[in-house]
Amino acid sequence: MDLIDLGNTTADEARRGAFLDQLCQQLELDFASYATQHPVTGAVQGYANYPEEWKRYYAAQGLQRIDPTLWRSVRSIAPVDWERFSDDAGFAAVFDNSREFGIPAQGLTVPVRGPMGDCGLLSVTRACNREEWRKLKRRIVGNLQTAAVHFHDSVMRSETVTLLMKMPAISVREREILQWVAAGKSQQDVGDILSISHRTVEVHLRSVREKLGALTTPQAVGRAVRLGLISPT
Amino acid sequence: MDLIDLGNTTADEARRGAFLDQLCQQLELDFASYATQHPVTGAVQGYANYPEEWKRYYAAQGLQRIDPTLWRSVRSIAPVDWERFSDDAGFAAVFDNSREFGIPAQGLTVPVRGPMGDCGLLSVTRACNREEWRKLKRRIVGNLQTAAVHFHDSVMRSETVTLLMKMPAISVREREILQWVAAGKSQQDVGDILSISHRTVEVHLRSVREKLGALTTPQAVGRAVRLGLISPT
DNA sequence: GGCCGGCTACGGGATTCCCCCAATAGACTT
DNA sequence: AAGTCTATTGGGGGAATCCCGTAGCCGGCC
Repeated sequence: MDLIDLGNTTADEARRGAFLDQLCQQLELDFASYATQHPVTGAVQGYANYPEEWKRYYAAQGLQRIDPTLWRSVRSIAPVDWERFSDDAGFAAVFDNSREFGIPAQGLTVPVRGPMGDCGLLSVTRACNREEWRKLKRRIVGNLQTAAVHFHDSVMRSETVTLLMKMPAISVREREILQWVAAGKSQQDVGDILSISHRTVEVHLRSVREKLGALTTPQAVGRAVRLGLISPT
Repeated sequence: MDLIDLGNTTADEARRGAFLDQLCQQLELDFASYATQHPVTGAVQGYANYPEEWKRYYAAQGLQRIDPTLWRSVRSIAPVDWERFSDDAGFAAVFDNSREFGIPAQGLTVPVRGPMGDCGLLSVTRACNREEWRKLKRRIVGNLQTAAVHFHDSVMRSETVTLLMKMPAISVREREILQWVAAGKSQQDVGDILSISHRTVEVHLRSVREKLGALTTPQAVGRAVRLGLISPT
């Protein structure tokens, strides 16, 4: 899982950084960050207004691999208070040292998903006592939800990312063949069904594997099902 | 002996209907509805506090097949104002007659998704002039987002419970191996990873294929992904 | 104790898949 | 009009999968 800091080149970066800053200012927060994972390649990309030292440390240590605010939130529907990670070893590993960088271990992550299996995580932090935090959280969770949706929508629409995350252009034939394979047919079967050579079937499968970034046909089927391209019978 | 309290589901339904009523009351709305397509069975289930006549008419005409507030919203990340459907033929077909039932054609649909590809749609309507509607919308969109998340979460939790009871009894080892196969590993790879013979891997795969009623490994992976047993990487 | 299911391991042989190669027709761009 | 891209169609050969067995060990259940 690679960590790509989008943002040193495009003009979008400044706008999105400003958005995070504005979010913090308006909702009385310390820091805000956004991360998304490519549904095909699995690469993680993000924006954050954390101090540069913390970003560098985080990336250098590869903390995204153990950070529960990422891998646990990505499995959640609802916003997740980091309080839930208090007895998580990974959380301790990430946030025990974060105080030295001025990063509080009190925060909230809002997951937001698109129709293609894409998932974005908007996280915010605030150093204050727990009672204040709960009141603040209750007050701003709706705004955060809206902000997360807007941010994720913006990132998904952005050219930079659409280049990186463009939905694989699966041809009709490829989808058709993958559908039959997912239905339990062999390549020879599919060839007979479609009245084409099983060699041709294999070429299409090879093509669709490549487009989905899959090493094997089972992996391609799994991803295609996940992306809603096909539905298993 | 299975402990399945069927009365629980009806209690859930009553509770969810009450939730929609409460939502309308608190946010100054006329009607609210929720719909989701079960990612496994594909069955559509919904809750709404529309008048019974409208529900019956809607179901009798099969309007869910052309209703853009459903099939277009499931492709959206952000909440969708029905204003966007004003020049949609399907929208006109659905909502031209809705006025006779007291259903305004002014509304908003909030999509919400879970990590398994599940998607829920929370829709609300309000009859008022456009300026009022815009102000109301801006004020409540955060609450609607939060409400949609909670509603969807509740439905998915109860669904997964009932789903687990129908789920084939896949052993831990089988699930583990199928997960690696879905990650693009060959049988030999999996054997090396788990420090077992590739022959053994094949035995487990054979077993899991049989349990899932799949003829081939790709089909088994597709079904397992759809059942949420594994998640493709 | 006997029985059953799960995990482990092995082999032979038939089938299937996967990767190298090439080629044509049509759509699209320049 | 020429080039480019994609979808489509093939072959051959090596690798992998799949199906047919066998068999020991362990833990739970009647």
